[in-house]
Amino acid sequence: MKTPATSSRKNVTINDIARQAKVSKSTVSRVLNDSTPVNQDKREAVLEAMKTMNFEPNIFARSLAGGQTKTIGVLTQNIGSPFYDSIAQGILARLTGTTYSPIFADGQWNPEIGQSAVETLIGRKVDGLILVGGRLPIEQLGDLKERLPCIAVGRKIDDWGSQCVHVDNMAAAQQATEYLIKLGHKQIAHITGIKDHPDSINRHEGYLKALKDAAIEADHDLIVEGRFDGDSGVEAVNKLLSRGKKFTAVFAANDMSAYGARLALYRQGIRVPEDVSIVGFDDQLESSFATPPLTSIRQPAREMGDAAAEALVKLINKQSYELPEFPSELIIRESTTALS
Amino acid sequence: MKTPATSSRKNVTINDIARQAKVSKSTVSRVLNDSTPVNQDKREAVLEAMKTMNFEPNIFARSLAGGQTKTIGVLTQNIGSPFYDSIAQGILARLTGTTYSPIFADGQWNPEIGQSAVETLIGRKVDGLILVGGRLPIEQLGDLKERLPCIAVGRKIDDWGSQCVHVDNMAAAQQATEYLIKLGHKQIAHITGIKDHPDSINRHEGYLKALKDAAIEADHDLIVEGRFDGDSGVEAVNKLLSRGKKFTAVFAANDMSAYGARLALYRQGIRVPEDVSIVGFDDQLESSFATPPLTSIRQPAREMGDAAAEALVKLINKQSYELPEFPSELIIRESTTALS
DNA sequence: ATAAGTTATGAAACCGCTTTCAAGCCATAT
DNA sequence: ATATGGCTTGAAAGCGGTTTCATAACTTAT
Repeated sequence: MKTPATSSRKNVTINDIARQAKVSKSTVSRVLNDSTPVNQDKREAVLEAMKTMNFEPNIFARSLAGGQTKTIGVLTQNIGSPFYDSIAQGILARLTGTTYSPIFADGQWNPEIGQSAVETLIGRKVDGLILVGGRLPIEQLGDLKERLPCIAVGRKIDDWGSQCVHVDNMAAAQQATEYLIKLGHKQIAHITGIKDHPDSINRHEGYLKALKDAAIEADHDLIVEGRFDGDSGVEAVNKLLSRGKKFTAVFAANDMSAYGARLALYRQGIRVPEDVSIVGFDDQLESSFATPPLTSIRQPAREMGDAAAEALVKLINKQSYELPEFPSELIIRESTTALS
Repeated sequence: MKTPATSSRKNVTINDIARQAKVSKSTVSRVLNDSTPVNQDKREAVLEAMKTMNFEPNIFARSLAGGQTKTIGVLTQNIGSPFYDSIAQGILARLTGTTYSPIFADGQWNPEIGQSAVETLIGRKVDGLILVGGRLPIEQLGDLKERLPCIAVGRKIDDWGSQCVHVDNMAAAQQATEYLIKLGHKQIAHITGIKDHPDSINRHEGYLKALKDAAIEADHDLIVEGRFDGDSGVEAVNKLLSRGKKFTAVFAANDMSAYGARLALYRQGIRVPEDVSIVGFDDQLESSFATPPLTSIRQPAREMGDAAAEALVKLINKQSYELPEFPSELIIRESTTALS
């Protein structure tokens, strides 16, 4: 066997191109960055040389000299949640094939770690930053968005304006609850998410709003604090049951806790949806195959990640971008039924 | 409170340290990399200066000059599968807090794209590469592992020896099937994964092996091709049912297709586990909250990712590493029962 | 025709760090 | 005492680009 065609042993540099095109490396750099006008003929010669020699600018040299790094930092939190995972997937998918590469760091749901993760990312001179969810306090965000192009996904940051991609959690939760009410339910329990999580708070509010609009008095005995995970769903239903208050429906702050709730009901021989209806939030993949398939609020996570990445790239290149609306959608399946 | 001042406006360079410590920058570099012996007193002066001035070497300059980039390339495939996602999470988690940052690229299950993703990663001068699953043909892998430190996770590559982290899919599938046999099942259906996927093939083999060892003749009517997703699980059971062959248990190649299978049975009013037992593979988070909780083979995905990252870092630094055994484990829940 | 203003382009400095090279020091061997 | 060799260490040469600055080549205005 000969040396495989992937000769690429010795990298072609800007000097090689300059020599080949009979111009100075400055000129090559100029056509490379389109920073200064260059005569048409020289430009073409350079382009030609770059093509035939298969030139790839060295990112590190570029960055050292002050140019872009073509790297995008992605700060995730609590990776592991299907919703955030999907967002990350969307980002990754959008970026593959472009000249940008994503570099990930995880804040582990901890502001301190998150802060240091941001510094790491900035230390790596990322051209832009995508914040996925998380709860870095506003103060810590500081002038972040002035320091470099930023987009937040799955989280609303007050004065970031159009640099956020998120759905209206409150409205979505309200819609879910209204649907249950429309089905005739009046005793609707709610399993919240992590107490101080903004999504959790907003969903809770949406739930309350729907009840209020329907003139149903909220019953605190029907509201249980959860943690967005399966176990907390189980615990919540058990707690609900032990309180002895009757309920005919449950609105869980996310699908995982809805699964847990469903399991707890199953163990008690309480049928879904005949005895109790359940609505989740997230519409993760597994929900359409649950027993019975779960009614849930769908958030277009992947698309949101995709859009965020696209917007960030435009932002970096100072092009105008437009973040489409990301409406949530109530996906009605078989875990809910009209109260007979 | 720590230093809140994110002053970092003007970066401290090696020259600053040199001046402060009254040595040449060469010396600073040497203590930085521990590449050449340096007198104790000078070394301390340098260290001291680095500490007080809060020096952070510039990765790009370093890399340009030929040093390490402290960047690890992660090539994923078909991001979106919970198993591979967990591996990626493990990698990310292991790396946060270290000086290494992971940079992701996705092969999208396509050898061509995968190849170009590898090139992108190498173009970014990653210090090492982690291959997550995937099916880049062996030939395309070529001398990859000679070009730079590599570790493969969730995939066995024949002559990569100890540079692979994976579980024995065949043995695991065999164990799952044997369990069903032990419960008295003889008509055990199998829903395979994607036809040419190695995991799929190995699991299928394990299933056949178990039957053979128990002197049960494999019935081709009980084997249906799936695609690792929920829908294919539904389709598979429907196909099985339409064939009219009786079966008392199903072994699905992964949890998602097990969910689909369970749903299809539910729709037909066939009870699980009373009428049919189900075993999945992966033990994803949702499985313990399925109705009923799903018996499954657990693969320690996260731990595998974690271990892979750790091993790679050691490999990069030419330290010896040891990849622990990653045994799969049969998690018995309530979707399986003895044949009465 | 001459002064003044534009361009296009190359030379050279610089980004921050690694590494080669040669020199300076000392201790040991002859 | 002189030659030999082992350490440390500083100077300087890159690594591959970007960017400032000055110059040369043209225009356009006066």
